[in-house]
Amino acid sequence: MSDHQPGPVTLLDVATEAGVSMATASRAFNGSTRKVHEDLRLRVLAAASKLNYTANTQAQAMARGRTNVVGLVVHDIADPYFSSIAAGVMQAAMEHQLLVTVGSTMRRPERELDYLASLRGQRSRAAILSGSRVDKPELMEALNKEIHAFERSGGRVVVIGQQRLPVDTIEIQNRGGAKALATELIALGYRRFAILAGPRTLLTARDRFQGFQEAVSKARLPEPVIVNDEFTRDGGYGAMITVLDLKKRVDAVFAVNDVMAVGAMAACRDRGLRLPTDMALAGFDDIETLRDVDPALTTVRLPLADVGATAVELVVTADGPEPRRRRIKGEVIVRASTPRRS
Amino acid sequence: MSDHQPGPVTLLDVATEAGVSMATASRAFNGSTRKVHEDLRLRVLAAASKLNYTANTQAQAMARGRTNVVGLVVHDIADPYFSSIAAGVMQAAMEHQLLVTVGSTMRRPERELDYLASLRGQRSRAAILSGSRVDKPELMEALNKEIHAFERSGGRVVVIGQQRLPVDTIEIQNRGGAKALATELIALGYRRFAILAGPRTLLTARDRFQGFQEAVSKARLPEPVIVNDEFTRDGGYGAMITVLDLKKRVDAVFAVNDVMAVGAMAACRDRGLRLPTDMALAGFDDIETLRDVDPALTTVRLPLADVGATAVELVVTADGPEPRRRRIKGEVIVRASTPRRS
DNA sequence: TTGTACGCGTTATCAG
DNA sequence: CTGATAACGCGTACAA
Repeated sequence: MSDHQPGPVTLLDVATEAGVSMATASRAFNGSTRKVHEDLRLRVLAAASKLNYTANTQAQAMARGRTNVVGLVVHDIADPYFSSIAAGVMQAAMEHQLLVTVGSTMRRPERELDYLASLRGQRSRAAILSGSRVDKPELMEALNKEIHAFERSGGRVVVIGQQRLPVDTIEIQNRGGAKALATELIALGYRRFAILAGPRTLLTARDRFQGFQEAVSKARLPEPVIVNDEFTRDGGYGAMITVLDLKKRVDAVFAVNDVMAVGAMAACRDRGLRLPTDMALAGFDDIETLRDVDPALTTVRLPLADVGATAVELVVTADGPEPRRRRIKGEVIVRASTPRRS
Repeated sequence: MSDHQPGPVTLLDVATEAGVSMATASRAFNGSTRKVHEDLRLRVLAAASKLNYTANTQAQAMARGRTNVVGLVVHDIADPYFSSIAAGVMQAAMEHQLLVTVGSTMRRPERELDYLASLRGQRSRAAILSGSRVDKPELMEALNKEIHAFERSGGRVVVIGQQRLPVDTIEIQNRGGAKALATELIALGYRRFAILAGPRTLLTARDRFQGFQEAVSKARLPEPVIVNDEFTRDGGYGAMITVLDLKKRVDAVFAVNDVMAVGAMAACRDRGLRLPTDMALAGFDDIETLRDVDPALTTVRLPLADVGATAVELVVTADGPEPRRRRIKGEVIVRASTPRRS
């Protein structure tokens, strides 16, 4: 290895080593095939491999005017819902030679704006916003403006969640899934429900809550007990405690996601309730890591890795400016946590 | 808003709008304070905000010769072990104005090399390798070479796992933790163990396995039953089934991580065993999402978010070429899955 | 087919 | 303190 020079190996080094011009060296890598003589091409490739050359992505990006970076923005990467989506995104990105940068907003929706600006600074090819929208007009307006700026700088935006913005959207059928789940629980014989709803403003939580309630109303059953809390394990725990403290009669509890459901399970156990005998419980998402809790959780399965992959697919197939839409359905999975009621 | 021009807003646009030179505009943003008159500075800032300007990171990187991107390479972002570390990395990165790009190797160690090359292409400020090392000399050699190239291009490498390479390392005390866990289990009255070991070549798995076994040997107890399998939930399930099929007497099972332990729990249930009555079970990591399984899992707690944060700290405090070392201790947490044996 | 030279958006150097 | 202008590494019209 002749690594006399300090610093990174550049295209010029490779060209010199191969005895050709930079242009030829450049073409050898990404030229529209057989535009460069095979022997020269091989010489360049050999030189590159000898020097262990890797093109400077930044410089390529500048010269080309675009990158292969896609930014993924999540609320919390440690939450299995988002890490599952992220896994799908990364898998698909790999197949398309794209790089993924991940930003975690720590559940502060306003930080999404900062990330988007940062992605714009990187001239990212696309931004995938996987966190649920929040129902705050001023935030939506700011986001809309930033999305506009992002697109103007040449990037594409994909939103996972609700169709509230004029961009490519992957619509997760939260409302429909929750409705189907409620219908199923009713068929199993449950009548008196409690809903551990997430934060009031989080659309995903709200859609699930409303879908569930809709089915309950339609069946002319008693109004469910509703408790709002964080969209996390601790939120589920707290909400469940609140429900129990109300001392109302409840047959079954619907937590608007699995993570909350697991928190609710812990709360029940801490209060001496046996599951599913004393209380039935259902969640939403079918998080893989949580499939082994006991009793196994009835839930609505979402193909989260596919959601991520679909987002990337939208990115790479983007052409016109018209927003496209993909629908993701949930599938009700009945397990031991909601046995048929005798 | 006067957005007549198509395409991204550049520094020149801002400078023109503010009626100053590019140099001044540039300095207004990152000049070493009060080098530029306050009124001019304000004019520039106002113009920037009016045009919604965001500096092109790629161009900055080229001009400066370095970036604020740190690359994080994980085996599988959907695995809570890695997503917890990732969360720590992102949190700390945010505080230091760093961007994080994440690559998932899908548990194929050789893909680490590709990612490292890709990060070198990006001229990343640093690469954090969070996957455990694998005991394969040819891979280690290739990795060593790539790390060398990466450092030569100006980047810093931090490895989370074992001190096997001449780079900054966060050493997780797998061996010591497992040993302490075994000691604790022995004190609780367990005598006949099975170890659900991970893949033979994965150092993290091996260290935990060996640490546990060491304590058992030292106590002159019967040789544990050992089954190697994948480092995943399904691996734990399969290994547990194998153990049960051996029909040997076993009091307690040590799965080398929590995810495997949960798989083992499922296997026990499927075979009609009650936990912890018929079988005691312990894991490693203390994954947050799994803290609510029933019976609660005895394990070794690792401060995974801190691990990620420490990695970033090593990145930002890097100066000399001497590799530094940080030690992370595990803390044995005894829970219901391993009750005192009567 | 190959080489020359310019441009991408910023920072940094050097005059004014 | 401010303004030209030369890098930075690469892609690509354009010329040879």
